[in-house]
Amino acid sequence: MINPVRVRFAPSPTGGLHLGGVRTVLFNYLFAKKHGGTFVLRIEDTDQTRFVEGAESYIFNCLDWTGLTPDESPLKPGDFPPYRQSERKPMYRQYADQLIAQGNAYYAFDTTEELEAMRNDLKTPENPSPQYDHKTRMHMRNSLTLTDAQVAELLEAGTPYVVRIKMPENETVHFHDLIRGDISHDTNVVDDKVLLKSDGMPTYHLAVVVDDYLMNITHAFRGEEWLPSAPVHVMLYKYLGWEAEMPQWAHLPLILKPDGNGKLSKRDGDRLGFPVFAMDWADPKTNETTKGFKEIGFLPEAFVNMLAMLGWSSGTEQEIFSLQELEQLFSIERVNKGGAKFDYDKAKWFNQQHILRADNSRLALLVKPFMEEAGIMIEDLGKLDQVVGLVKERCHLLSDFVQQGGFFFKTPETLDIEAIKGKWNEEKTKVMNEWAASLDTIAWEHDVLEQSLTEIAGQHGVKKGEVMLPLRVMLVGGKFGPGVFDIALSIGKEATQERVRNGLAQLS
RNA sequence: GCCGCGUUGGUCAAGGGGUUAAGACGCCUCCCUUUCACGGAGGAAUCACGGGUUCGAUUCCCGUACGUGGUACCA
Repeated sequence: MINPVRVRFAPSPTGGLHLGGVRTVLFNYLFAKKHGGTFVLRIEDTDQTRFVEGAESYIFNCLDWTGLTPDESPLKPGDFPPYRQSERKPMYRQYADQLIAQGNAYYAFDTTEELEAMRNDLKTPENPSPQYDHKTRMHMRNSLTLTDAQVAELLEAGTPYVVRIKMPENETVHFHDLIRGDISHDTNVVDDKVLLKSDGMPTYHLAVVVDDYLMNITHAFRGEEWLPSAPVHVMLYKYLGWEAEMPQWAHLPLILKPDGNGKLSKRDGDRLGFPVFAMDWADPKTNETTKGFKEIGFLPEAFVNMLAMLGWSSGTEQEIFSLQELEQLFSIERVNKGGAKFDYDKAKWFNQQHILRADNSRLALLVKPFMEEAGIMIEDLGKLDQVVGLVKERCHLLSDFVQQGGFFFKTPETLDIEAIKGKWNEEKTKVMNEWAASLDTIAWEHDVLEQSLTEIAGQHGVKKGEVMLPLRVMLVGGKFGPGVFDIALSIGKEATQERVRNGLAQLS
């Protein structure tokens, strides 16, 4: 292979890692694996005003959890270091200079106030957001309107400036998108984007092009929100003479809110009651923690599977995939063009499917902390293994095991007495008492326990079915759970007798 | 406003000139189960609209509508 595949995920470390971000990681990762390529993680931290403590290591943690580990990253540099744009700062200037020298970019000295004034003055109902473009640039303070001497003087005096790209007029920029096909833009409607900020840092536009080129990136996948600025990037490749090395683009569809419209945001999760971030994110500024998929009880393989199916499909009826299967089957061409609304119910279904398939002993290890957080201490992991096997089909989240399996370890704190109270009577009390007592003399086996209950009930003119539900409620607390006698067997004779006694006490 | 991108059941989606338009989630009914769930059998529910092209459009083309994104010295 002449050009080994190299893809990158380039997040800016400013907060929690969003669902959509993880999906972008996934598609990059899968594409790399599918083609025997390299997956690079590059940190886009050019905006120093948005620096957030801990955000970068948080991203690494999320990637670790999902198993979508980069081949090259700031933690594991490859042949193209550094992997943080802030550390690459010195590399960008020469390209900005080259563009200026070629007449494809220019210095702009306009202050924030002047820019605001321009936008305000030119604002009309028909044009609510005027751009810094071919129509306005000749009215601004820049090296296009100033004489060389003036520019030199300003530069000499240390006047703050930015470098802007000079978009050509009356051209159509075409490029091919792996998902959408041919895309074209009229250069007249794209503005003169800032390339180099006044602090000397590049903007995303310059940095992404320079870094992708320098890091030999062959395929660039990113969210659809980048489509409108793609012509800037294409022009940059052209001006810098790197057209032949330009990566192939793929703009991924957005993940939208389940209700209403718009792209899914953290706020929607709070509002609708589901996570949006991969893992818990503790904002160091507000001290607020936002729940993540991991902490709410998702298995990483389910999270990844669910994300893969949000915007991609194999074309077959299979929906449950392992990462390894996805690595084999993924193709960028089968990614949908349209945005997909996030469906939390379906997400939970994916998790349930993976819980069903997961190994009980692994599950037990993962469930243990949820139990302990709920005050149910687990000393016997082997028992938890068994319990997990018994109740896994009724759990959508790892946290569901607390409710579904907690009673195996701890006497229920409250019983759903209401469910049985109405039909309760003296005979049933006798049945339950006698059955509990019989436990001391009979064999501790499922069928024996059941037979004993049937017989004792019969002696009092009660049908077994009439006491099954009450027995269940006494043992587990409510109308749920596996077979009652399996539960009795698991919790043991003493606990069974005690819970029956306790239940009876609440009924009298 | 302008520009880009999109549009198959409530949601995720397969399909793509001639089909009874898959499947999944959710919902409903029934079976299994003296609980809940799993499992099984059914059910309701879809090609945004208008023009072309064509013998024939859900599929191709053009409009319209709607949605969505962008329009920052944020990414």
